[in-house]
Amino acid sequence: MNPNEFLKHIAYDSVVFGFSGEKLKILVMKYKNTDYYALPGGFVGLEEDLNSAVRRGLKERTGLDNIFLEQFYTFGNVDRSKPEFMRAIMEANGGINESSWMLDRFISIAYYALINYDDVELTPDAISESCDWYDLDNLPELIFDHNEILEKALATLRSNLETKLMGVNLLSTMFTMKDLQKVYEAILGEKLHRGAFQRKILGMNLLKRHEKQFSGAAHKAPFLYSFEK
Amino acid sequence: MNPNEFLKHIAYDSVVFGFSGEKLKILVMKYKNTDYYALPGGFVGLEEDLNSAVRRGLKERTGLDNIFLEQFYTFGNVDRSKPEFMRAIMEANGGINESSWMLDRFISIAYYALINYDDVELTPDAISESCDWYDLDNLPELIFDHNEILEKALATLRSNLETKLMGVNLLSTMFTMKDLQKVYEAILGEKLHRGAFQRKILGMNLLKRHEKQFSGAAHKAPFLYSFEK
DNA sequence: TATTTATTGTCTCAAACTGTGACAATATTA
DNA sequence: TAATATTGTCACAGTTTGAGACAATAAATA
Repeated sequence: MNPNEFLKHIAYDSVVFGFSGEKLKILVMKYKNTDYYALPGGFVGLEEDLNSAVRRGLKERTGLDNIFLEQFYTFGNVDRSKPEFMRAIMEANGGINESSWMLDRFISIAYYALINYDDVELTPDAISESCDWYDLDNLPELIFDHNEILEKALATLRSNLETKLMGVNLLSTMFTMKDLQKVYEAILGEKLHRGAFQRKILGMNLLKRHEKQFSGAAHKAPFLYSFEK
Repeated sequence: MNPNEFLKHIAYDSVVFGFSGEKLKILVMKYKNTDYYALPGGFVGLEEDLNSAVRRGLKERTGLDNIFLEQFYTFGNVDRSKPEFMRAIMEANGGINESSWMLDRFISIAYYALINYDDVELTPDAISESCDWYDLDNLPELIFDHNEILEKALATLRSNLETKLMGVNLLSTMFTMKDLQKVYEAILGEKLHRGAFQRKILGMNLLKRHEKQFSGAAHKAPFLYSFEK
């Protein structure tokens, strides 16, 4: 990494949510030759828009464009930077070169993303051993203030969930009402009443109903929906 | 300003709301010897927490500690920085010295504050001619992307207004239900129904009711309230 | 002093919304 | 053909919300 390529003292971190059947998951990276786990993050090019930098990082790691992405908070305390950890990570990657700027203090702009679990092709970056899904209820300890960032992402997601039916971004283009309900239940962490849920969602007039499709299961087939507008 | 004192490329801007009788107002600064108006902003010390930097700036300009303050968005597009304007401002202040770092690109973390209009003692900073209240519906044109920042602040304030009865921060410690309703109406930009408003607010159980106080007006005297919890 | 006026605190009624269970419809299996 | 699991929808009760009504009351007025 060329120290003259990026804005100093500025980083971003992203909380990337996915949904697989029943559980909410997030993307976590593991740094090479360490036991340090972290949220996917990165730096902002000298002539690059902040949002573009985040999208670039997500594209590199997931292969996806046009991700549902929202900025939710900027973490700027002095004590959030831990040069000891950063040094250890860099040494585990072949020693500290010119990039000692990475040991400086960083302000981090945090984003959350909602993506379709099945669409991603995960690629760790140069200093990471892995970039993988972890169940939200079975996460490794994260370094820096990344646990706090995750908590705030989740709180923001919960409180914004109603707006624009954003939960649909965790599903593929066609889904059943039950699929969507599972997403809501996983995010909110509670069971919802089927009838009321359906009534509320349909009342938003944001979904398009398609032909039923026989699921092969021994019961009435559900409608399929897609998100419109 | 010493260029080695602050984090480069990082600034904050604050949208400071006040309420006077009927109207919502915000604080706007005017740069010396120019016609440029801007939101109060500033920089972050090398060893200073981001939130502390913003509180420091507000303290300097309003004299107030313990302000109700919330971060709401970080603006990071490349084209938000306008070196021409910055250069003009600096030249109007006695020329460009070593501080050419101020001509660089900046990412700005934006906050809004709610304060009691009557408590402030306004003090312009070194390069400003004035720091004053302006009616929200009668603002001068602001430089950079400050109009956009203001719009987003207002939108965030509107959508968060219910939480924690934050409107009380625009009033003095004791206020009537009518005072509070005026605040809500000014922020939301619509008339509210008196009975329903009172019922809703009292239902939150966040206000303490005090003795009535004869207002001198020719009608039943209202209760006074203060915000508890 | 009695009356008028403006505003307050509270209530009631209707309309809208929400939580809950119920029921018929239906795709597959037995 | 019957049994089973799940779906789409509805009915009902309980709750919340919008709107007007009414008595209480502080001061001005007659």
